[in-house]
Amino acid sequence: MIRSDAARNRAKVLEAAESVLGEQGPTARMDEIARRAGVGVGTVYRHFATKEALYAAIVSARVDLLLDEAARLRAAAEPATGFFTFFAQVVADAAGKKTLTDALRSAGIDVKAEQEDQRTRMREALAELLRDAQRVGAVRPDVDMPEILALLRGASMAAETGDYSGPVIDRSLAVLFDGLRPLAPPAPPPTA
Amino acid sequence: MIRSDAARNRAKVLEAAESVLGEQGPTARMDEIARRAGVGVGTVYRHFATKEALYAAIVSARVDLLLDEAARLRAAAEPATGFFTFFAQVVADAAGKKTLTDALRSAGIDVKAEQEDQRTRMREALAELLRDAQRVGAVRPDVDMPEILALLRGASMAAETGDYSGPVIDRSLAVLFDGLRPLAPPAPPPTA
DNA sequence: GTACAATCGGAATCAGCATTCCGCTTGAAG
DNA sequence: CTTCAAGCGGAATGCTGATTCCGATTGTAC
Repeated sequence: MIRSDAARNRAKVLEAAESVLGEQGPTARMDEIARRAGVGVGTVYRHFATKEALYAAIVSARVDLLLDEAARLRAAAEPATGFFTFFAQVVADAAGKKTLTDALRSAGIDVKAEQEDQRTRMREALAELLRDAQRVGAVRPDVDMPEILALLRGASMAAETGDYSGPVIDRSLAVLFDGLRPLAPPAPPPTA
Repeated sequence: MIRSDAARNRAKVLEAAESVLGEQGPTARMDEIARRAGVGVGTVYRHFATKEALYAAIVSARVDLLLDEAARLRAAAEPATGFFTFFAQVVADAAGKKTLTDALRSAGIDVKAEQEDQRTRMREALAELLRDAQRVGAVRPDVDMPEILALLRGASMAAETGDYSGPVIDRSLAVLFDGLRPLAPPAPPPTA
């Protein structure tokens, strides 16, 4: 039986960690997280063996949400917009937080298995959305995943700094998206 | 009189610091820099009061080079390409190193006066190149400095991670630049 | 209500690093 | 060739912050 207070504390720790890590990034102190959760450091460590584990738990949850979103967008069957919407969503998720970019790091040395798995799924989800968008001519056919990942990473990192306002991020993405669109208006879909 | 060995050591420290900080970023250890320079830590500290000072010296030198480059490009009077060339140059300079991005941070809290000054000049140089490019219709008129800075920052940060090969960076920049160009072919310059 | 194991809290421990200190060395001036 | 201050190396110090430990609490089962 899981003690009720233990469950409650775990939740409090997660919540506190999400906000503290989001604000201060990986340099946030464990003491601060514990204080914010109204709990002793020892308790934090009972639930998460290490700072890195705590960090991973939070990032993992956020990535899962994004993956859900990707699946939803794909199911919505709007290939022309799904890719762009998802791209913007990832950037928006990163904005002001200081927590996500590492999850997108394509070449990590000491990544845990779970993180590696998420990374792969993220890449796949993005690749599918990209393929769909290219099929209907919403994205120029001569771009490929490597540059998409690099662009997404850069956009996320910049957003993550918290130095740019929402409108500036929007305008930046607009420029980027224009660069991704074909020069000529999209050819009518094959079935039209 | 400046002792010859002191001058020599200073140079060795700078050189070692440039490569070590470039490889490992701000987390590099002073011991490592000293070792790489073939010198004791004490010597490093004799020449640079603090790690931050050493870091600043290096960044400052690199930014100066970039500013020279900007001036040169402007003097070359090729407004249609200067802006893009400079943008790419900044990104190339950041590529693989882990040292420059902070210099572009637009909102620093505890920046030294000199750094603040360089930041300003960097912004101005970029603004001039942008203005020129827009005047001749090489860059769409509806983009402004804030988004340019955000895009440059993102591109530099991504390049800085060292996760992307040169070709990938080139293709990413190509996409970005396409987004910055006007949709219609540039109008002939007023004097044509 | 009582007993007991799971939890707690948070002080003490440990480790990593920047920075300081000081006795030794060495370039340069006379 | 001496002299001696500037410069040197690197051990010792101090601080910051993660992680561990253990006596005190507190759910839960009976």
